[in-house]
Amino acid sequence: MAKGKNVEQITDMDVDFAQWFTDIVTKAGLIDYSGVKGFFILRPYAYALWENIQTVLDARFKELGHENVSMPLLIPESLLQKEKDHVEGFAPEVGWVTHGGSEELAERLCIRPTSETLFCDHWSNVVSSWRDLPMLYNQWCSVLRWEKTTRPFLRHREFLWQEGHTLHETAEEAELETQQMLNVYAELCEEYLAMPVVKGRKTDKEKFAGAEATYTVECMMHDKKALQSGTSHYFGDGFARAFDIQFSDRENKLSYPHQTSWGLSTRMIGGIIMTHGDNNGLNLPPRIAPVQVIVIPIAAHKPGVLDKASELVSRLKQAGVRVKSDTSDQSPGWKFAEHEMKGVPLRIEIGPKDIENDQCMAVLRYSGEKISVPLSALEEQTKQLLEQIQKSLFERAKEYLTSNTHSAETLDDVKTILNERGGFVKTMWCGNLECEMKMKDEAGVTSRCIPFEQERVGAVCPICKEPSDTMVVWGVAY
RNA sequence: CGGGGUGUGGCGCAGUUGGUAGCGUGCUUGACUGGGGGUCAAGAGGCCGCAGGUUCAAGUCCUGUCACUCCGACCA
Repeated sequence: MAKGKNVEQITDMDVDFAQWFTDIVTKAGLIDYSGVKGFFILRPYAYALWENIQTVLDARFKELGHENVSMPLLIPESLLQKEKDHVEGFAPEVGWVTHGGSEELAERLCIRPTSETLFCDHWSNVVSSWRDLPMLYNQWCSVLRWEKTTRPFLRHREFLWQEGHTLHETAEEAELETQQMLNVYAELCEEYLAMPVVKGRKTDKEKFAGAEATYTVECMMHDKKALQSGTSHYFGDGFARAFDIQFSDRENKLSYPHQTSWGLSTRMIGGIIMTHGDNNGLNLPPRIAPVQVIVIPIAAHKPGVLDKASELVSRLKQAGVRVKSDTSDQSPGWKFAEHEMKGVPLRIEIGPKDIENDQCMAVLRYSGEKISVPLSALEEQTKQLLEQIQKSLFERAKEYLTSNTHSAETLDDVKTILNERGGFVKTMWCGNLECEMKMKDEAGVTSRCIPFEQERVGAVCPICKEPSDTMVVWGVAY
């Protein structure tokens, strides 16, 4: 269905990044298109990536006391209407169920774009005492948002995610939860996906519909655009009031609880691709790669080669490495290219010459470097190389983020930087919406966040020239 | 939503003034090969996105529609 040039025909990734991305997701066997716009098939390799992300996050969520639940897919329209900002934010992109069988429904049902309202409705029924709090819930599900423009991973109409929803006695506790979960996302990004983040708070203009504060981790893609990679919202007691969730507190007074929600989606897979991928295809960080090591037998028909290859596989498996061998009858060169496209971090070649010398050849996906490894040190060196690759990918991405983040004191500087180099720009900001809008109109960037790590990059807001103590990071967002 | 481009074997494409579909690759079988996308041989595979219309005749012309893609606008 999808037409486009082959990935191997693209010689300069920077020239046509968007096309490179859409080609690579099919070429690497991640995505197939369905018959409906914006609905994508995650093929086994993509789903395996998602499962690895799930495994990491789910374990962290549970360590921190959260429980998984499953909420309904459909929301009655009346329920969605209860929180005004929330419904206004989502109304343009909700899908509706209007019929059951041939019967038209008395009240149409919204297919969840997010589940705040469902959690609130439920909590209003089950929460009555401070002893019931906190409620620490999470669900893994898909949601529907009727987007106009769609792209694999980056903007699906239906996408997989997790949404955490929590309810607390006090504002302080809820604020802490919001921060804590943001840190969990930052950890996932940096330690597993090798994607350095800028942590911060969203401006009022950019925050979630109905939230009092939205926090974000922002990553820089290889085209220097920003990808919001996980968000954590503090709601105050706004939803609780709208949904009439009340509890008897420790002083036996009726109180409204404070609420949070936080989410991360399959969009992250797009982030991994756009952070580490190159002209040869995907390039996966070892800690998240479905296959960490691909063993390729050379001259497989010669005696002993296949046996030796499967011996290496079982030794590595034993050592806890996610390893596969490619014993198909393709030529070695074909296999090299194929597994590079799939982003397997480490390739191990084993052929007759290696067997003679009691060694194998290890090839690093991200650098192309070839290292001969004595078979006696196979497990140890493999693990060491995987760790090294993980670290190098992060450092390389970090260097990219740093060297493409600039500071500016005037609007002209901002424009010049964006025209000549692109990337993120840090400026001071007065806090007014008008200046934020003007930055968008004049320079084409939106505020990504107000970073937790503040610096002084001038004394005044570059738009209105008012003195300012707040630094904002600007960029072009996905 | 606006502008450009595209839908033809699994994938990438060609198809002239309308005349009943072809190439590359992949697939199947066999042999030789094998350290960077191998060679040869023989096969299988398509109501040309979908729905209408014009015509003796439509992949080709017309209308509509669906989907993909790029740019922009919008957007959690």
